[in-house]
Amino acid sequence: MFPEVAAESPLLQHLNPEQRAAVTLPDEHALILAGAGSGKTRVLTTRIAWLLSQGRIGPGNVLAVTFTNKAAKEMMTRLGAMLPVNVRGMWIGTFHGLCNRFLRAHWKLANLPSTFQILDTQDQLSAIKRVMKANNVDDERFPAKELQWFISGCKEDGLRPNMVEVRGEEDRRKVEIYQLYEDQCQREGVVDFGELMLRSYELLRDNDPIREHYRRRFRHILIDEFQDTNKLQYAWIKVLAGEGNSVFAVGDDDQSIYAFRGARVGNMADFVREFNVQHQIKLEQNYRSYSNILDSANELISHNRNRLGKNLRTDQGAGEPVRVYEAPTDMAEAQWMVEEVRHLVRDDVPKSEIAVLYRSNAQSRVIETGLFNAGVPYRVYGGLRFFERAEIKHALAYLRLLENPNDDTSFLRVVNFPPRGIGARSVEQLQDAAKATGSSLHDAVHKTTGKAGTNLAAFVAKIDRMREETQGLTLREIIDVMLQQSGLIDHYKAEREGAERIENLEELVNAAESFVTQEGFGRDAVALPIDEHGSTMLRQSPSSQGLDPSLPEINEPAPDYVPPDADTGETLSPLAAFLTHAALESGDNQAQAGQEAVQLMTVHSAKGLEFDVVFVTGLEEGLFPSERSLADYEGLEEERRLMYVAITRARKRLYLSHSQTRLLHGQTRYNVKSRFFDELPEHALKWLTPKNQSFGGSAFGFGMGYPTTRSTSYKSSETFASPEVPPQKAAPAHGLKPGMKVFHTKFGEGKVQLLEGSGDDARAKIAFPRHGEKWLALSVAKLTPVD
DNA sequence: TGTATGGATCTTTTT
DNA sequence: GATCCATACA
Repeated sequence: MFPEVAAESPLLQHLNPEQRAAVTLPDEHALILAGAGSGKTRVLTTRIAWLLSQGRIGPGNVLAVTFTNKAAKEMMTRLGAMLPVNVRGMWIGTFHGLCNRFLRAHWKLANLPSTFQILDTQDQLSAIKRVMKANNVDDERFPAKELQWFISGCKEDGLRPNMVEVRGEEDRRKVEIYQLYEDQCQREGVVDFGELMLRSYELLRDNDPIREHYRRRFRHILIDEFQDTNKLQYAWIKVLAGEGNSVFAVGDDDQSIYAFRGARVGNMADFVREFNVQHQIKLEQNYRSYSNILDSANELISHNRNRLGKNLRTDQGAGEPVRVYEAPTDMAEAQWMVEEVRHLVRDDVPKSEIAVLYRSNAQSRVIETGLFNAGVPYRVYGGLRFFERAEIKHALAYLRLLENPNDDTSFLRVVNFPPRGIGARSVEQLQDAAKATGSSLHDAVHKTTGKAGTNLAAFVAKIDRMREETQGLTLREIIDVMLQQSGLIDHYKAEREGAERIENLEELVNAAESFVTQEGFGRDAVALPIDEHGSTMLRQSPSSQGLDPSLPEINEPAPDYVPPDADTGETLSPLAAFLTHAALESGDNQAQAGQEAVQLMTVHSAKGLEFDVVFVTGLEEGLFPSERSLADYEGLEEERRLMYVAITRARKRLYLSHSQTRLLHGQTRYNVKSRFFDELPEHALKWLTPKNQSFGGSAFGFGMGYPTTRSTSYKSSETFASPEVPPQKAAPAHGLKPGMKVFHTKFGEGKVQLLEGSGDDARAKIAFPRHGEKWLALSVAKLTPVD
């Protein structure tokens, strides 16, 4: 577009032609299809830097959205390194973080209290349970989890209760509960994650001045991981992007793995159509992996029908072949993996550059045991995170009550914790009293009588006293006072296992401390004083926004409209800001973080990461692809994308393994190797064990005769002690022999290929002309020999 | 009011 | 196998 500029700008120096083209696109809507390892984040950040360096806009005109705090932080860091710009003046953050920021600035118009608090998933569930109890909802017919799923789903689709399509009595009831839950949240001044998005969206949609203001302001909207946006987020973007704005969406449809939580890959196609996108650029140059790995990924994903189409390429050579291993048992698989890891470590591969991936968390146990016994340090991702721990939630509940006494969820969490003689009956009485007057539990306390009333009154008095005493204290002091006065510290001191919890509570003090000191407590933008990103920016010149003075000024008159309640100059108290921070950023995973350790995680949580060596384990039908996803074709495609993500995590070496049997949910399951093996290019693979089984037809499914789950009594560790020798011995006694013809009621006539096991465990691989090869348990399958 | 026992349930996860 | 949850009991 601007060749001279492009050639001159040092920003563009290290970009390939595709990346450069993307970065320097004109101010119009664009979709960047960025394959795995193609420098997506780099393009996104350089685009922002480039826009700013052109001098036509200032930092205040940029809105950049990501899905995780981690991604947002990284973007800010990189941007800060690229340009001498105050990144804090920009709206860079997660969807939820930005919506929070928006609602904090316009709380009045959004019909929220200025102190509104955010419910995380746990809080939401307990709030729903409370609604159900208060309204006598049958939790047999309507499990709370299901309702939570339903409510979140509605919000993700942008649907208020009155907009949900109702078909039948059950729907009607669900919507009714949804409404009751909404009322309760409103009454208590809390919002769940979905609500943050939905309410922001509605305010933008319905309030013309507000919408116009932000439209005028955010000239450039950039979105990361666009394939993961849900319906509501898409609508939010659409309402924000008016005339003259440009939306720069970066995504990879092949890495869309969150449909189960509302993500719509279709948003990419919709975007192109509805925004009349004229610029689409594919980033297909991969800088991560060798070509055997990339070929595998490409070949696999080509089996998906619904894709926009993209092929990764690399300048690096073929590299090592992809190693495939078949184990007899999950334990043997783990043992083999541990052995390989030891070799790698011996060859100076850093442990942190080795990742073991699996489809579901339940699979980590065997792997952990293996590594543990071998004395290899490892780190498991995906456990409880810091702010989700019970003791932290308790402490936060106290803090939230200081901020907002009407927060009934927090009230109930700590009213009797540590125990202070307020049991279920007292609480019930209190809830009745509160319901009668429509007040919060806190306010209803004075209506209760008797011993229960005394205890409750003492509790409320304690909270209220704490609130007064902490007035004007620093955040650290507030938390110290709270920890003492609430009795939490004393309680855990008395508890046998309390030491670690106390440590965590102390860590909370540290977290608060660093939250306050770290470059003002607005590092993550969420906690910035309203003034700084609300009204002030609009009226001041770009240079006072922290824009580097050497950059040209914006040649545009200041917008004339200032949103009403952003104009108060009001700031969030450090405590409120910290609580918001705790809700929006659940904290690091627990860990031996920083330690040199092998990385264990699900494929989902590996997205966005890369390692020199990757093991993908448990590649078995029913597990990966998961049998729950096989119900529909879309589900299978998502599983395949998941596999694609798994493969593309590896830089140098990739291992794929599966096991013939696996202990799952206390039962031994016989598993056929994943169909994904058949979708990989043979030339790129190296079979470490004889390639014997193969997955047959696609008619594999529920009730199709394959006995996936059966209880067995043998101790698998003893039966298959050696990982090197898969048992391929035939067992007699059932009268079948390889080569025999048999008849099956569902699959018809077939030929016995292989036999193994004995007694109840005996099974046979049988080739059916129309249904392919199947492993059948002889004690279950109805087989008749055919002469 | 706190504790013990049985029973159901078990993809994937961020905010 | 393990954990969370609800109900029954001391």
